[in-house]
Amino acid sequence: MKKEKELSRRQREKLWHRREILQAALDLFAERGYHNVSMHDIAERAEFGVGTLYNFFNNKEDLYKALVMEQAERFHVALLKAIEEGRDVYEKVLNFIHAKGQVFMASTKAVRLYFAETRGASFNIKAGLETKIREMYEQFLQKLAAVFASGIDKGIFRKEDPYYLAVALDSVTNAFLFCSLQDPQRHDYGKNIPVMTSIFFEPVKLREEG
Amino acid sequence: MKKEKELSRRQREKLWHRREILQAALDLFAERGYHNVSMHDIAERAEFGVGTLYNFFNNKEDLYKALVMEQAERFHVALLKAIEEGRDVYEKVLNFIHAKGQVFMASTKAVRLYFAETRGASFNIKAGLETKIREMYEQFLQKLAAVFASGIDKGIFRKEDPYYLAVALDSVTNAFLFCSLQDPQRHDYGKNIPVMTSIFFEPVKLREEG
Amino acid sequence: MKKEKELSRRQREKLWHRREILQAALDLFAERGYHNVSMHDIAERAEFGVGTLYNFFNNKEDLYKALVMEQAERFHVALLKAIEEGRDVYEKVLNFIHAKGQVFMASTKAVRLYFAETRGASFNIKAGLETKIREMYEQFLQKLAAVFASGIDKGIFRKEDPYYLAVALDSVTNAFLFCSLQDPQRHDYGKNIPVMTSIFFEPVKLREEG
Amino acid sequence: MKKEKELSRRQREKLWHRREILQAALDLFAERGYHNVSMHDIAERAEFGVGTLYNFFNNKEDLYKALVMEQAERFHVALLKAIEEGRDVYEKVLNFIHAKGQVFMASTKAVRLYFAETRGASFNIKAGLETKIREMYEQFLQKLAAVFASGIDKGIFRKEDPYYLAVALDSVTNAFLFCSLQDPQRHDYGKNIPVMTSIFFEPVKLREEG
DNA sequence: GATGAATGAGTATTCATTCAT
DNA sequence: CATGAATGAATACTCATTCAT
Repeated sequence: MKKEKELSRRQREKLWHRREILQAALDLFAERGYHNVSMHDIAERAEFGVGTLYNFFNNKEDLYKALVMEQAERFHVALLKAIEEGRDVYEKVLNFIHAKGQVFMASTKAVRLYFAETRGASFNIKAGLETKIREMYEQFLQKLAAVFASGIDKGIFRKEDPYYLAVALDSVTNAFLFCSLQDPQRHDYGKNIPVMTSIFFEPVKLREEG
Repeated sequence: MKKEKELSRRQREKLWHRREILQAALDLFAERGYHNVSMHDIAERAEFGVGTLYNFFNNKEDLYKALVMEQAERFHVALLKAIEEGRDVYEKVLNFIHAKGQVFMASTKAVRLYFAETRGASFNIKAGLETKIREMYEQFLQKLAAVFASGIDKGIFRKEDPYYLAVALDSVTNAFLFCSLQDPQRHDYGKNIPVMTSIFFEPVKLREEG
Repeated sequence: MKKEKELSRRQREKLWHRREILQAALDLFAERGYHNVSMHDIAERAEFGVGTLYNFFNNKEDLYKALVMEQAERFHVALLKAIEEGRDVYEKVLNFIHAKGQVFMASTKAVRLYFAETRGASFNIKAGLETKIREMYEQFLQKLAAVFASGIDKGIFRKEDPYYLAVALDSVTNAFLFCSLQDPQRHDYGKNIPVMTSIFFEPVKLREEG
Repeated sequence: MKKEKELSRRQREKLWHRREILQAALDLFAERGYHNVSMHDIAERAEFGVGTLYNFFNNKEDLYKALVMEQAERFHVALLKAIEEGRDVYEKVLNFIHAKGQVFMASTKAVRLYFAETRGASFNIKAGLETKIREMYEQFLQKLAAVFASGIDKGIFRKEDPYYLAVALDSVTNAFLFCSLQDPQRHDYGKNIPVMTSIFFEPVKLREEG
């Protein structure tokens, strides 16, 4: 009998097909948006028959949800890891800023979906999606807030509600990433990292701890 | 005899009807999003026949564009006014923060569209829209950046690129407004104003000029 | 009291307006065909409001029928006159051929409608129209057949059923006119008149009587 | 193993379905005309769902064009064959007259479309159609003209421009067919064949060669 | 008579989903 | 599992006609 982690060829193939479908869907949704992509479009891009899609996902919405959740989790994991790996508060925040830049810039297609979902405009489509992502996002904010809380004690950050400092930092990174995505020539996320640190860290302490 | 600016009853009625249609459309688009609202839905909500909508707008997209542009201009004007009316740099920024809160909280439906358009997820729908709004937004950022530039000279703000300070402030206000819209019980935009001032103003100078 | 033929200014104006509407309709129907012209199009071209059209005609179909009947009668009268005015059989037929060329070439727009109706493709639109025009056409064919009948006795035409000779002559003139209308540069109705006479008249007798 | 020309069952079925749709469309268009037939009508008559029609044709116009072209080609081929198969000029023309009668009388529905297109009243619908059919028709006229040209040399036909003799013969056959279609009881195409031969052949030579 | 805003039935077309093979 | 032809509900848009002014 096989061990749990070992998959039969069939199972491996199936998983692989699933990935191909999701990749095709990601490309198309990012390019045109949920409502301007048909199941036929996805099937064609993925080089499968339409019916095959329904062997993997119950319907278009499910496919979309699976796609978004997958990407959201990827981001979530990467960002949490960045925060956790820093040895001190300063490093954690810088890690976060860097990681967000790297991960997002590396997968701009997914980012379009991410923005669409967290800020955005796809409304009733998702019901369940929204809550799950919101929960993940909330969890992430709490972790980041904890970092800020710890940093405030050490005088590294302003004495403000750490939760809202987290919200603020996240929104500023988003904004700068958005600029980069819109016009990479003009806006460079990397060059803006000093702006962000300057805004959030207490100037004096910045030098001290660094 | 009528003055030139006075409109005939027919014209006044037509204008009023146009407004009713746009209002109905705003309600529905904000609730469900562009693709989940049909022209019949709008007509019904506005208490007109479907055909009537087409006497005012060439097609669904045009109706949507008109709606979004109208709201965007309303916001644009209000925010620019807030910046311009402040007597000093400090007041201008505070005015902006307050005005944004007031205007946005007062018309949450429009805000959903606004976010959907500026950050968002409605893709090919708009072509021309996107550029117009982006131009308006850019113009607004330039004005806000000018305020920051002037404030930096006076030592009120950190010495960073004023354009990105403007981007950052705008994104932070957005984020806090977003929190308020999502869960007004838990998040209060007004209470966060100190956080924002604390983040953007140089702490010492803050007291001095004030 | 006015004499019957004298019309009040109102009546004269109304008649004139009716003519303008029909002229606009003729232009448009000839250009685009019945189904590709809207009442609004006609109203605009005629420089009237849509409602006004309905003061003159009960509906679009009626307007169309009135237009077609008017033109058909014009043709009918002109062709009958041509036949009747010739002093002998030979002249009658030549008159017909000439008159048909002149009248048709002078009002190509009407001809398009005429063809559309007699040969054509507008089907259920007309119900009553078809029969009326067919009757007129039949009456005309009888007259022309009578001319042929008389000509056969005199040995001017082949000894064939005069009715079908009439049908044949009419169809040949139509065909040549059609050629002219399609490509006036290449096909000249006038130059084809000898072909027609040559086909229908007995060659020997042609010279004798002429 | 299948030969190359053999189609899979799926393909054969699809082709068959296509034929059923075109047949239904032919019936309806011939009865009511292009604009008075809806895609739903066709789908219902063909016993398919509406969507199915769009798996075969891009839109209503394409369906119509396909239909008309198919019929036009059928006629074209049949008439050309008739001309070519005759052993001498006399037989060729007679073959043409007979074939036209047989083919057209056997498919009166298609004839209505054919007339509508070549003479007729469907205006902007077709763009490309018109030119293609016109080209085919022109090609046919050239062939028929060649026959006349050859016959003129032999003294079988009047010394007139053979192209216009061809036009004339075609229009006369059309006219007689039209009569038959309108009122088969009264008008019999077959009985009129002598009239046509009498008109077009030189009387003396007719007997000689025959 | 003249007007043109309002109407809503009607139409072409799309697309998520199913199911027989 | 994979397929793709078939489906039909849904939707944007048109246009002949009406009627209050």
